[in-house]
Amino acid sequence: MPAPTYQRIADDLRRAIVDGDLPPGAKLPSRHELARQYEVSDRVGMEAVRLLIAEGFVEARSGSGSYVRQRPEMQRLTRSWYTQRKGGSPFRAAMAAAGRPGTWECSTERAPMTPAIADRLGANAGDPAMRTIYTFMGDGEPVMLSISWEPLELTQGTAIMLPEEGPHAGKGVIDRMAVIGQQITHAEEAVSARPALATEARRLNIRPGALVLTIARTYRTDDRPVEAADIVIPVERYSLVYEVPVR
Amino acid sequence: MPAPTYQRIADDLRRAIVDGDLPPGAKLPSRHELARQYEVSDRVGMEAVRLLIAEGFVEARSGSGSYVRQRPEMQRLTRSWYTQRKGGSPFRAAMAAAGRPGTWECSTERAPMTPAIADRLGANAGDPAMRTIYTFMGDGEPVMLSISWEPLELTQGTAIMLPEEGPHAGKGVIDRMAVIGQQITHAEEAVSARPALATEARRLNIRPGALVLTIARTYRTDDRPVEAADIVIPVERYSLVYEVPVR
DNA sequence: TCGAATTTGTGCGTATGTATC
DNA sequence: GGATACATACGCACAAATTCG
Repeated sequence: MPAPTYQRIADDLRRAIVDGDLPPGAKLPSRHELARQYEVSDRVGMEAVRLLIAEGFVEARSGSGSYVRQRPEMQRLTRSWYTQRKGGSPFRAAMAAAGRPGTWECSTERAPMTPAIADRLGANAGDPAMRTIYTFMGDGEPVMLSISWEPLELTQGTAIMLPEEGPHAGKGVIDRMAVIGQQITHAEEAVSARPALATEARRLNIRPGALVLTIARTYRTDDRPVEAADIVIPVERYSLVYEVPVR
Repeated sequence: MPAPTYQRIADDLRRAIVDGDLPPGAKLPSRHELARQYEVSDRVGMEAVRLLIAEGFVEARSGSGSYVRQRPEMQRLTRSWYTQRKGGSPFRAAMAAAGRPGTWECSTERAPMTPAIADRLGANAGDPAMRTIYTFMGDGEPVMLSISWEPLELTQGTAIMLPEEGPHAGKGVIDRMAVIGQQITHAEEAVSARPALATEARRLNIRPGALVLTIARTYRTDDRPVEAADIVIPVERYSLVYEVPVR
C-alpha cells in the first residue's frame, strides 16, 4: 500500500526544509501551486501543508502564504541547585540569571486536593489545601504558569498560610516553609510534554496545540512532602536547563 | 469572530475527555453522529476528531471508531546526582532503580563536529570527534536514543578513545574520562520537546509525529566541556525525573 | 486610497477504498 | 456478506487577510 499523496508531498517538503533547500523564512508553494505540480486537487496540497504545520516545521500566514518557521532563540530557564539556594523561587533566580525582570500575578484559595495532588503530598483526595495559581511574566510576556498546592494541615493558622500575603510574601516556598520549621531538603521535578490546553494557550499567549513542557514539582523535607506544583512552560520560547553536580 | 465550528466541537470533546466524562477507552461519537448533533456536514465532525488525534487525546481505529487514548503508565527515568555518582551511566542507574534490565546497542565512528556540537564543546565546527550512536533498550523496548560526541583532541591515542571497547567499555563517560585525568564535576541538561523525526520514530517504535523529549547534555570538568550528547526520549512512555537537593 | 489578485481558512457534498464488527 | 466507520481524495464556494499595482 503506497503512502497517501498528501503525506508524500509533505515528505518532499519536509526533506527540503531539513536539508536547507527551503531555509527558515522561505515561502512554500501555495496549495494551488502544489496541486498543479503534483496533479492533485488543491485540498490535497492543503492537507500536506497542514501536516507540516502540525509538526511545527511551517507557519501559515493567512492571505500571504506558508513559510518555513524561524526557530526562535530559546531562552534558558535554569533550574539548578546552585541558584536555588540563593534564596527566592527558582523562577526569580532564573530570570535574574538571565538579566530580565521577573514579575508574577497570583490568586490563592482554599481547595480540596485532587487525587493526583493528594498522591504526591502523601494525603487523601479531598483533603484541604491552599491552591495558588501563578502567571509568571518576563519582559511583559507570559513565561510560565504554575498551580501550587500546600496542605492546610501544615499551614493552617500560621503566618505563611497565604503564600503571597503577610511578612513572608514573595519569598518562595523553601524560605516560607522554614518559618514554620519545615526544612525542605530536596525537590523532585518530573518533566513531561504535551500540547497546550485551550486555557493555557490563552494565558501563555501561544497558539492552541503548541507544545508545552510540564513539570510536576514536589518539595520535600526529610520526613514528608510539603508542596506540590504543576508548572507549564511553552517549549517554543524556553528550554529548561538543569545543572547537575557530579561527584 | 466566533471560533470555527470544528474547533468548537473539538473543545467540547476535549473538555469531556479532560473532565473524565469520556474516560480512557471510551468511544467517541462517530463523525456522522457528530454531524447530526451539531447540524453540520460530516466533514466538519471529521476535522474536529482529527484535531484531537493530532493533540494526542484520541486514537482512531479504522472501521471501528475513535476512542479516548489510554495514557499508558509512564515509566520514570530518574536523572539525579545521587544515582549518577554510584557509577555507570545515568541510563543504567535509572533502569536499575526501576528494577528493569537495561541494555544498549551502539556504533562509534570518527566524525567532524557540527556547528551546534562544536559550540557546546568549546571547539570549532569540523574539529575531529568520536561520535557514538546509542539505542537504549529496557524490557526489549527501545527507551532512548543518544548521540554522544567526544573531542578527539582529548581522547586520541588513549585507552578510552573508543567508548564501548577495551578495558573501560560500558563504564559511562564520567568514569572513562577520569581514566585520562578529566574529572567531570558537573553536567548541564537542557530539556526541550518536539515531534519525533521519521527516523527517530522508526528507531523508537512510536508513531511519526509523536512527541519526544530532547536533552542536550554537556559534561564538564572545572576547566572545560568534555562530552556533549543529544538524547531523545518518547514522552508517551517515559517522564524525566530530576531529583534536586535543596540547601 | 482603492481595488484586484492571491493565499489561507473553513465548509459542503460526494465518491471510493478498506478495516472492523 | 452486509452495515458501519474511518481514510483519502475531488471539486467547488466563500470569507478574511495580505499584497501590490
